[in-house]
Amino acid sequence: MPEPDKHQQIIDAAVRVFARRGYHSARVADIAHEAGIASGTIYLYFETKGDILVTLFREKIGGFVADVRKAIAGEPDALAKLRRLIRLHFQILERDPALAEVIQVELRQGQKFFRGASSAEVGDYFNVIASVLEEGVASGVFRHDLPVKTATRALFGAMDQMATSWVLGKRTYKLADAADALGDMFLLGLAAKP
Amino acid sequence: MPEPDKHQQIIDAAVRVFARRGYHSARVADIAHEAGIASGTIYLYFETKGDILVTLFREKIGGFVADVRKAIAGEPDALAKLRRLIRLHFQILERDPALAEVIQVELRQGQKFFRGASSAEVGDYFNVIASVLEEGVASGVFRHDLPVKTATRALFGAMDQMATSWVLGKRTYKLADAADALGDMFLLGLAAKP
Amino acid sequence: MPEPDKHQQIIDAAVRVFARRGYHSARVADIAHEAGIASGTIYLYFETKGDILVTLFREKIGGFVADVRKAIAGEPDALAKLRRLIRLHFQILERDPALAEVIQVELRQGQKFFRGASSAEVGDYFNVIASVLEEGVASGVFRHDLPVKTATRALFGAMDQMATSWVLGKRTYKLADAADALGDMFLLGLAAKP
Amino acid sequence: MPEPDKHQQIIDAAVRVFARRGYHSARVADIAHEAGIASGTIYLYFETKGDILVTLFREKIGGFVADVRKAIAGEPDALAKLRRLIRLHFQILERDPALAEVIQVELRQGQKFFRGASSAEVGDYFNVIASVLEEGVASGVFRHDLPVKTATRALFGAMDQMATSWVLGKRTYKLADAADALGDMFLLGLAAKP
DNA sequence: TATGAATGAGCCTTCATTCAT
DNA sequence: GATGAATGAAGGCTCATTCAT
Repeated sequence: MPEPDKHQQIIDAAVRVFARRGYHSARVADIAHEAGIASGTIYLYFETKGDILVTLFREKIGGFVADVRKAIAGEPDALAKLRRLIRLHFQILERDPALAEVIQVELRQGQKFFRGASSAEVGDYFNVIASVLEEGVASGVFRHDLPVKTATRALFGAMDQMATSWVLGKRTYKLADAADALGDMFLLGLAAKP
Repeated sequence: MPEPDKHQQIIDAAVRVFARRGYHSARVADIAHEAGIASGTIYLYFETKGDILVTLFREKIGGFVADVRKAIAGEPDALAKLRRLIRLHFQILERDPALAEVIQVELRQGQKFFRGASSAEVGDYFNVIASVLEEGVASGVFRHDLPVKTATRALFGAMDQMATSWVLGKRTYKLADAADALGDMFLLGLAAKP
Repeated sequence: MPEPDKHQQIIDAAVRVFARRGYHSARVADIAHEAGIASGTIYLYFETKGDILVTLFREKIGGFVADVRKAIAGEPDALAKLRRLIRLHFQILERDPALAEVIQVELRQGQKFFRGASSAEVGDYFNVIASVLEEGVASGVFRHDLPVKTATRALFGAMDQMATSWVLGKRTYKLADAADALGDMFLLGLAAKP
Repeated sequence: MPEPDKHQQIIDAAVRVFARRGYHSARVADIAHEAGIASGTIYLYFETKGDILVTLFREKIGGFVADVRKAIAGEPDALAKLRRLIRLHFQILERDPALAEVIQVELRQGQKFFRGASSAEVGDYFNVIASVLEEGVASGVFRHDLPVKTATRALFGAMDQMATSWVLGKRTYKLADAADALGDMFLLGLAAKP
């Protein structure tokens, strides 16, 4: 019986190693060493090196989405949900620097991860965002003519870029502090009020 | 005398090959073949394979930023400049599918390109965006309390994600059509008007 | 567990391949093939191709010096030791033609092996020769004003050149036969006795 | 018409470059640069890179041998000739450090130069040495039973090793000073006089 | 299950040599 | 003769993956 422990050990080791050396420079043997096992053992739990990254991505993003989904469920309306979602997005990344590094930097490996495997989980997150927006449109707190797809992508892109800048900038400020500013901006727009 | 043509030939060939096979799968010999030269010739113009990607990035993004800068200079006010910038961002990518693929997908190679070389050119683009926002704040068309840095990242992130979605979605719709929707969203916000 | 056998297998294969094709023409794959292993396996035991040559040199010369040292220890006086040393120098090379080829010809690769790695072992051999000469000077069998350093180099150079000539001349005569002639020459000099 | 000047320029440049970087690290372009010409021009005067080394060797050793031959011709007897030969051998090398480096270190490139081309010139030098020894045997100043071939090799090997040690030891002492000590040693032998 | 020694495909890069000008 | 841009063969090395133990 495959030990679920080992699986997790490997994923966690991989997050640390990818964060430290980058995906391409990381050798399977490094991950095995970090996990305290032999490199052959990796292949009892994963198909390939890429599979580790994909699985890592799926599980972490899956958890991320589940956390967000659960958190916003408790919020009373779309506005509160949106603010909570943005805040949580940043909090989760801020909480785990190695994971943030991996998600914002290492996961972006050209062809391999922009297409295919990763798209399902990101799509799921997009759905969560979109559903909040739709709820807001329906309830009238958001503009009735809001192009939800575009807004979803824009909001995700904005949050993602904020997070990337924060990681690349060596996390010199509190990411969560940016959450409300971002929320205001999206809700109220850049334009001065007449 | 070193031909300046060859440099461009190689860059152009690289864009096509990277778009087609991805950066990592692309062999230097493929680029040479696509450029109609011998592989050794590549090394008369570039240090390494990575140097091709970095140079490609610098030149293309450099041109991109220069184009945007010139275009918005002709616009009367910050509002027009912002709309023009968004529209141009999308038009440039839409005009050259191979380049769009490379910029949105292949350039993102983890460590190597998020940090270092690329940052200067992207930073330059960030400055262009920020200057438009600052101008708007000063002239009163944008909110006087706009957090310009955050807004810059958010806008860039939003445009970038729109472009990435469009590339990954096999360009099934007109990217430029999203420009005005995105502009409205940023200017007016998501919130319903009271 | 790393097999100590493999290390030796590779060294022995390398001696044969270097003797046959020369160091530069020898491909790592040739050595691997000769050793009956895959080329990647070489790199579990050696850092680089050059490392094989250096290690080969160290081990073979180290063994050579140890053999000589042990053999002369059993000789009664400096005179006997010197004759034994010369004889053994030639016998060892004569015994293993491939090794002789490698030591006399392939090891001499310009910069790489005249300086650095090899110097320690050769220096060790020089010390053995010098100690015999010093012993002879002290015991009065050699001239009291013998310039030991010069004599050491001269003797080594003479033996080395004899060996090289023998290897290059396709070993058409018995090298060991030259030992006593060389010994006499060094001991008695060229000059006619008055 | 091939300019003899260019030929010499290239040879001289090659001596300096080989001495500085070693034969293998030296690029043909380096030699061309050092000679102040284009690399293609090298091939109007030499067949291959190896040809430069071989020609360099032939010409330098040829000159060396000619010089020695002429110098000893003026000496009255075999004894004086031998001493003069040894002294000159060292003086010539001492006079031109770059050439000494190349002859003692870089010329020794395994297979390529121990066999073939170089052997003729070294053979010529061996003949000069042998003829002095033979003359000495005939005239009775050397032992009548001297094994001339062996003595020739031994003497050459001794001088060569002295020179190599001097080059490797960064020429920290005067090589010529060793000449008489070496001469005495060969003439009188190591053995104490009874 | 776990190990880790062994495998071997894969490719970037160098640089001696050529040849059109 | 002279140039130097262009050529392209060649191979050392890495490391993901396998498999006998």
